[in-house]
Amino acid sequence: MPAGFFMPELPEVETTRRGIEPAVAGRRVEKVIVREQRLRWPIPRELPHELPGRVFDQVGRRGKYLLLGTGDRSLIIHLGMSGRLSVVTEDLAPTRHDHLDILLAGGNRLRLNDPRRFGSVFWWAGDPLNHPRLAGLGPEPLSGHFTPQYLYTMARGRRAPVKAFLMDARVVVGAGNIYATEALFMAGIHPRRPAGRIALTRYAELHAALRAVLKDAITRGGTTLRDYVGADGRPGFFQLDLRAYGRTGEPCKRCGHTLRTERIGQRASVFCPRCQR
DNA sequence: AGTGCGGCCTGTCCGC
DNA sequence: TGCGGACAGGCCGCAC
Repeated sequence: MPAGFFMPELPEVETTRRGIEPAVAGRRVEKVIVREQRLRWPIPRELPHELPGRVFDQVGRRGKYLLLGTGDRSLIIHLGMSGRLSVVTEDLAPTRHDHLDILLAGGNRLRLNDPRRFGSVFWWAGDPLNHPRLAGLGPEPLSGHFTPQYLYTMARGRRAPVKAFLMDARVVVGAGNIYATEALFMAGIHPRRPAGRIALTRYAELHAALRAVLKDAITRGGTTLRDYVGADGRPGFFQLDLRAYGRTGEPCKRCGHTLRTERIGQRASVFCPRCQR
C-alpha cells in the first residue's frame, strides 16, 4: 500500500465527519464550484444552483456515507476508495483532483479531492436514510442493532465465504477489506469458511473483534483531529498495529506461521492458515 | 434469493 | 530509462 494513501473505510469517514463538523455545522453555503462532474455518478447539475443560500444544520454519517443536512434537503457524499473531504481556507489554490469546492460563509471551503473518482455526491430531497443507495444498508456495527445473534441469523443458509458476507453492506456497514481482514484474524476464523457454517459463539468473537478494531481506528484517527482545517487527517488504520492486512509472507503474531494471501470474492485476503479455521 | 464477477479509475510498483 | 501490465479498492449492475 502506497505510503500516505487514504482509504476511506468507516473509521476514516467518521474521522472526516468529526473533523469537518465544527467548521460546517451552522454555516451558510455561498457558492458551489464543480471542476470535474464525472465521479461514480455525475455530480448533480442543480447543486450549484440549489445549495447556495442553504445552511448546513446536520453533519452525520450512515455507513461510509457522509450526510450534510440543509433543512429538507441533504448533500450525501461517499468517498469511494480515494476520496478526501477537507476544510481549507479560501486562499488555498485547488490542485489536481480537487473536483468540488463548497464555499462557506466566513471564508472556509469544503473541498472534495478524489483521484480515482469512485466517490459520489447526491443531492436528495427528504430523509437521506431513504435514499435508494442508503435504504438497504445493514446496521451500524457500533450500534446496539448489531449483535452476535443478528450476524448468526443473517448467515443461515449462506454458503458464501464469511469474508464476503462480512463485507456485504446489506449485512453490516463499514467492514471494508482492511477491517474485515483484521476482524477475521482476531476471531481466528478462516476467511473462506462458509458464513452459514459458523457457530453463534464464534460469531460472538467476530462481532467483538470487528467492533474493537473499528473503535480503535476511530480513536486513533481522532487523535489527529486537533486542527483539521488544512490538516491531513491521517487515516486510523495507519496508526493501527495491523495484525494481518498487508502482512502476507510475514510471521503470524499469534503462532508464527507464515501469513498467506488468497483471492476471496475478488479481494486479496490475508490470513494465517494455522490459526484461522 | 444468493452468488460471482466485470467494470469503473488512477497512482504505484514490478519486470523486461 | 521507458513502458506495459498488474494491482489496489467500494460498490453497482448484471447473469446465472
